[in-house]
Amino acid sequence: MTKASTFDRKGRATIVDVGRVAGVSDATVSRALNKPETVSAKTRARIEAAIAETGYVPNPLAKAMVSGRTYTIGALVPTLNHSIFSKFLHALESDLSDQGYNLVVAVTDADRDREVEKAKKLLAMGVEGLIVSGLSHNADLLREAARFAVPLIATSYYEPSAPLPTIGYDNKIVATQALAHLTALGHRRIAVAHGPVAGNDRTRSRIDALADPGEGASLTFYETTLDYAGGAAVVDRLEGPYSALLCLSDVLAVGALFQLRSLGKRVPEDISLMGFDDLDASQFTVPPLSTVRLPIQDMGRVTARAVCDFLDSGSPIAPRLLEAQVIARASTGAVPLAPGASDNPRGS
Amino acid sequence: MTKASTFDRKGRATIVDVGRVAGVSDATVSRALNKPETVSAKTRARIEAAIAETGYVPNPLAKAMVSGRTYTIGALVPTLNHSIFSKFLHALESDLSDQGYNLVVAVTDADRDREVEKAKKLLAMGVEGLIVSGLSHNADLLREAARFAVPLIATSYYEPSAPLPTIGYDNKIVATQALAHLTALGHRRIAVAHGPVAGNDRTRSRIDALADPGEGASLTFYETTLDYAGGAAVVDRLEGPYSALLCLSDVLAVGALFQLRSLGKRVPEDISLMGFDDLDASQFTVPPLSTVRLPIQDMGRVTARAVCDFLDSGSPIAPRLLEAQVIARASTGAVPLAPGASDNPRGS
DNA sequence: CTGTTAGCGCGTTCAA
DNA sequence: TTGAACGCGCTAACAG
Repeated sequence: MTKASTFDRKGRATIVDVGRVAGVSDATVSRALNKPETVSAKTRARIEAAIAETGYVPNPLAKAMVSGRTYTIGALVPTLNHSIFSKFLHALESDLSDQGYNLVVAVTDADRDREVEKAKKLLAMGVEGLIVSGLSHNADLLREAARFAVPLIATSYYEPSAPLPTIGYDNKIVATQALAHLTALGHRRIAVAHGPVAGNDRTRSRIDALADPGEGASLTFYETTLDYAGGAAVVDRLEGPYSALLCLSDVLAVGALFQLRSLGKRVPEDISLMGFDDLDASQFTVPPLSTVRLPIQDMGRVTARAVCDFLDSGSPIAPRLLEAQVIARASTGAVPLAPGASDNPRGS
Repeated sequence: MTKASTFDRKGRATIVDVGRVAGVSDATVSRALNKPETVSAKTRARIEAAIAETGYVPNPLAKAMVSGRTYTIGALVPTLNHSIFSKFLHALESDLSDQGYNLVVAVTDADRDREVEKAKKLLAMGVEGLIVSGLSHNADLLREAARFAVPLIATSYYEPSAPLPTIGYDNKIVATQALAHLTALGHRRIAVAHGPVAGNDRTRSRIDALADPGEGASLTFYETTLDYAGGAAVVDRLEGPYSALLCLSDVLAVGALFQLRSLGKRVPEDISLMGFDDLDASQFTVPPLSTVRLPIQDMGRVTARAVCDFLDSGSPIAPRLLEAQVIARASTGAVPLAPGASDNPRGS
């Protein structure tokens, strides 16, 4: 008895130890733990006592090893510093958790290589599913996921013809919706502010959709950094008589709003301002910001359900289009009637 | 021998399969994978070919099982919808990842029971460390972490006498710093807006520190919801001639700012406004918001290092005080000289 | 109702 | 340089 116990490296008791002090086999202990009704009350009591005495706690790794399951899903996001992604993860985690799954998150900093690298790490730790943001074109990612035979889902994007299931909104349609809101108000000369295009296919899609605006509208694009300062900077760079500024992200719009105000420009009297995302703050700015509400919560929910359904019952993961919605608030208004400023045949 | 291949349930090849097609033992394959230099170039080539042919990919679970390690850290946060937490996680993940660890996140919705519940799930999946926000008083949490023998660290809080290591700022000191900024400007009648106290020991501490303000100052506390709307609501409830409004969170301050503006009150001429957190947006509001910058990034970094050092080399995890910093911007100013409004013997 | 026997896939002795 | 054997902690199958 000097040291007959089977302790693991951390000095913790194993199921065998419990069995020994309870005077039963390890298999019985296992049963008492997993199917209590198949064990007599008496021995069950002895086992429980033994568990308490030894301080036994099941080894998760061993369980996972035999079941072959980790109940863990991995998510790759460009950043956690933008609420759009953290909100998504919040919703994702909640639903995943409800279904008994855990969420591992990895930040890619919008770097394709880092994305693959981190994906590998997640795969190597045993995630059963991988969720990425946008339609990554890095073939390695697809291949790695395939090697490990785990489902790979792209979010914030809807593209049924993609090589992997996409769950999200159609960035082209969404951009078009926003533009339609502005043209309906009579705007023709519009400035568009957007974040870096490199490595961001959502932004790319939105811009592409705007390339041929129709309606006699003319758009000018301004790329900037994706933060408040970036939005403010665009305002300083603005050239020409724009009647509206469309920001492909509320963060930019809020930044722009502050800068416009500092310059003494009135919104929407002097220029209409529209955003994208519908941040919490957007309804509280002065004036409240017109924007496009992206279905972020739904996206988290739907994505979680899709992976879990696949993992639990093998249901294939289908692409899913979620709808965005234009929220018209006070930051956009009819284009001012400047004589000779446009060829638009309205009013007096 | 009809079916001599050792395929796991998912039909994937194992190290044995590779060995068989390469004509070597599984042990050799293992070595070729982990210590290539101990295997002859020739057999190594054969093994690589076999790996390619079989599409073998190492089973993470089995590895973890024998090594007893998962390289996974769990973090429990109240929400991901507040940038203070997502920024923390961002920093945490980056550093953890650099050291070869993965991060599992669980959202508690500021509910103690759910916190314990989720902690158990994380422990059951094999995390090697647990990070929580604030000084949770739920004894179960401490006990569970102890049962599984994983380190438990509290963040956003510094309290060296706590039963678990704390890494963060001293909420009492921080609150005092903010108050000092206001009193130095001559403010005496100050309104304090804060989020729900229930289940939030950080807020509790800040309020406690303000209980006895000294300097002849008198504070009135307003509890509200922790969002922009909550900040705006406080403004409507304000009673009495306050010369300053101190919000224990920038979100509240920004909400309050918008509402003050709507009501035609000037900041800081009519009332000084101060926040807490230093959000990205805070420097872009009009006027820019005076606030207290919390060392969130550092906290993520330091916390990551602490867990990793402990796990990698057994260095004990010591409590760590991080310093916050008052950022004086334009939203706070000297108290207006209203005759008879105060006993403060300044200027003429 | 309970014990025995067999793995799960991999790393690590210890011989050869 | 390589192979055989064993162990990690647990669950499942089959006896008894």
